[in-house]
Amino acid sequence: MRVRLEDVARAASVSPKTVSRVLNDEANVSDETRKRVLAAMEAMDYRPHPSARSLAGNRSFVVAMLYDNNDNPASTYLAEIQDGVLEACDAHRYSMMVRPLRMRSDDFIRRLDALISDHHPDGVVLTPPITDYAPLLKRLRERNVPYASVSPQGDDGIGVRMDEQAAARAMVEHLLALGHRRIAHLIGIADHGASRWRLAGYREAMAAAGLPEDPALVVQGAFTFGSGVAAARELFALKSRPTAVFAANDDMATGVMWAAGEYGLKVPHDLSVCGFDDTPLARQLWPALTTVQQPSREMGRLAALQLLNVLRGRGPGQLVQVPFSLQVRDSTARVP
Amino acid sequence: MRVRLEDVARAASVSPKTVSRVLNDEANVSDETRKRVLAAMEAMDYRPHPSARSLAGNRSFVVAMLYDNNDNPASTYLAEIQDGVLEACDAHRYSMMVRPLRMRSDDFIRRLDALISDHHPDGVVLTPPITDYAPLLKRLRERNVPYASVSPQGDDGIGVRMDEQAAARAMVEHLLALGHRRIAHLIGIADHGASRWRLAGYREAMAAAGLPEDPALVVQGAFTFGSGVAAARELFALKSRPTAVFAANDDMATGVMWAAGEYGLKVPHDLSVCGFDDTPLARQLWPALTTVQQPSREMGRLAALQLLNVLRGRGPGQLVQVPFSLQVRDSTARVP
DNA sequence: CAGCAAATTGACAGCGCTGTCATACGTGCC
DNA sequence: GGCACGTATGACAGCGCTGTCAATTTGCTG
Repeated sequence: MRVRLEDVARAASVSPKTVSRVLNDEANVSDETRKRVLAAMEAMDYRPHPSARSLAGNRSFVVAMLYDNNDNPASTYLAEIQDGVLEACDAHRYSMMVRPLRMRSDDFIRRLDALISDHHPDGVVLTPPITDYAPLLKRLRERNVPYASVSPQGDDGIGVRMDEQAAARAMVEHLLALGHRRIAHLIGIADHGASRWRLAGYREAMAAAGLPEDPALVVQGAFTFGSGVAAARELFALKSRPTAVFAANDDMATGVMWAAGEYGLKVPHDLSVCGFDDTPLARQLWPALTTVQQPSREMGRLAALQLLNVLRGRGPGQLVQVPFSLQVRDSTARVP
Repeated sequence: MRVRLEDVARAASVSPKTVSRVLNDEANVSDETRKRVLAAMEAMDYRPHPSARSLAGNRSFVVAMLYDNNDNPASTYLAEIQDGVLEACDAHRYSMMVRPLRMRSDDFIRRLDALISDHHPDGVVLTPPITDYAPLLKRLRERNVPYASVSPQGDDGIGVRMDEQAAARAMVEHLLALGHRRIAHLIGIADHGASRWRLAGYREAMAAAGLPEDPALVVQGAFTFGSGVAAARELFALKSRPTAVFAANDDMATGVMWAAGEYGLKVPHDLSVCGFDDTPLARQLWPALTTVQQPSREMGRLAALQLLNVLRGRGPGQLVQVPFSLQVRDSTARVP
């Protein structure tokens, strides 16, 4: 039969309430007692019943990860974040629930409400692009559900962030150092923070190098392979082609490389290409893609950790920053 | 404040137990009463408290989806299955929990036990390749946890399956119809059902066409882009190159197309390439990839549905089959 | 060593639901 | 009419834990 808290209590010769206190890491338990209780738990392989804890304690020990499965960049990105969130939840014996939500749909809030009413998550983790969806944030605050974000645009919440603008700037500086001057940029989906920051970094680096922006070299994309191909075709049709293309993510960069092949341009000899994200694909490409590594898994983990700190009453939680790292590989070279 | 079952009971002038019966779709409730209760629930926007239901009813209303995040084919494949499972669970007000598990690790069973003891899932959905991991299945049966599988190799369980062998055969027959005779095959990870079935379909089609198998044309891969590139290089180095390559999945097929570019081979003019899975990438490639569409999302949904049928006492559940469909696109053409 | 605050522990009710069993009410049969 | 039986409903306890508050012990002060 299942071992219950009561059984542990008997074994440790304490009251059930004391075992509960130990289980929940509460104060005012003597070291001696705590040790004894922990030993008994260990010995009996005690597993608290999550439903009973939820019911009595009025908390669910559930963290929901919200994402937009409609227009999302790379799904491997989300999968990695999910993995990280899961790891953090596991470490603190919370369980994770994933909830796809469509930002564009008009019943977004209704679905959010249903999620809250049906599952009572103790908190939620938000992933781009819904990290910045105002009605969502508003409703979460109204319903008093704590949240942490991965790569939010605002500065007020808690969660995790990477300095994408600095990373983009570093990427472009790398191209500049290779002698490139006509450097194109493919923008991602317009209102995503990722697109803004990466564009800003590109501009910053170009301006710092004293290069005026050539509007023809800055092309709108949509984070997809296809949009990368399309944008590249536009660029290659230009009278004066760029010698390097910095795409706002790896999928588009891959598209650029394809289009280059189509045009008989050898990468990196005739054209340098670089991306952002360091998806698994980037390493597998030939030539391997120069890109920015974004530690998605770790970011998911850290965001969840901040949330858990709040949920477990360990202070307010912060907006932590993770470092980026340039992965210089074979797709960028000195200007011909 | 929260609306409780008791409140609904009062509103409908029945006992709490009767409301419970209606909630759980039990028999022996008169139509008249049932209608009245449902109306009250609706009017009050009643949401049963999952923890209370779990605790009292000794079931969790949780379905866990198990997957191997170690050597998995395309992660978008898993994400799609997850989406389908989630949809089915939602439809029946179950919640879904995802659990990565490493088949190769020696604490696999311990982790499985922990999952069961900690979260008490009512049932689990298994995804390839752990669908066929005997110790897992054994333990699940021992602990009396129902499960349904996506693409299991065995015939005894419940879940969903596609006739991958027939699909592979159809794919190769398509190449044969285009006049190809030297058709290569890239095999996926050895013990995966997917690899076996696709290879078997290839052999079946070749044999039916009276073509003896040329061992040099059947190359081991690992479902990855990189392994596709490597295998293709081997093939292209052959004195007598294949005119078509059937890769066991799209990632490897993409690798083949890259390698083709490297060797100056135009696809499909000089080489036909086809894959399996119809990943999003396949459509975006240029030329777009001929492949087999596997309705992963739907398969996830159906597998979960079979499991839910069992959990909800709706009979035994079956191994249902979904149809495949050949997506003939631009990467295959008549033999030169 | 009394006297008091702080630290530690426990008794008990109750979270919101369902299982079990009892009860009430027809219905059909001899 | 009396009885057995099936259907519909309800009373009640209890699932395994935690919140509240009271009781007890400890440590310190003058």
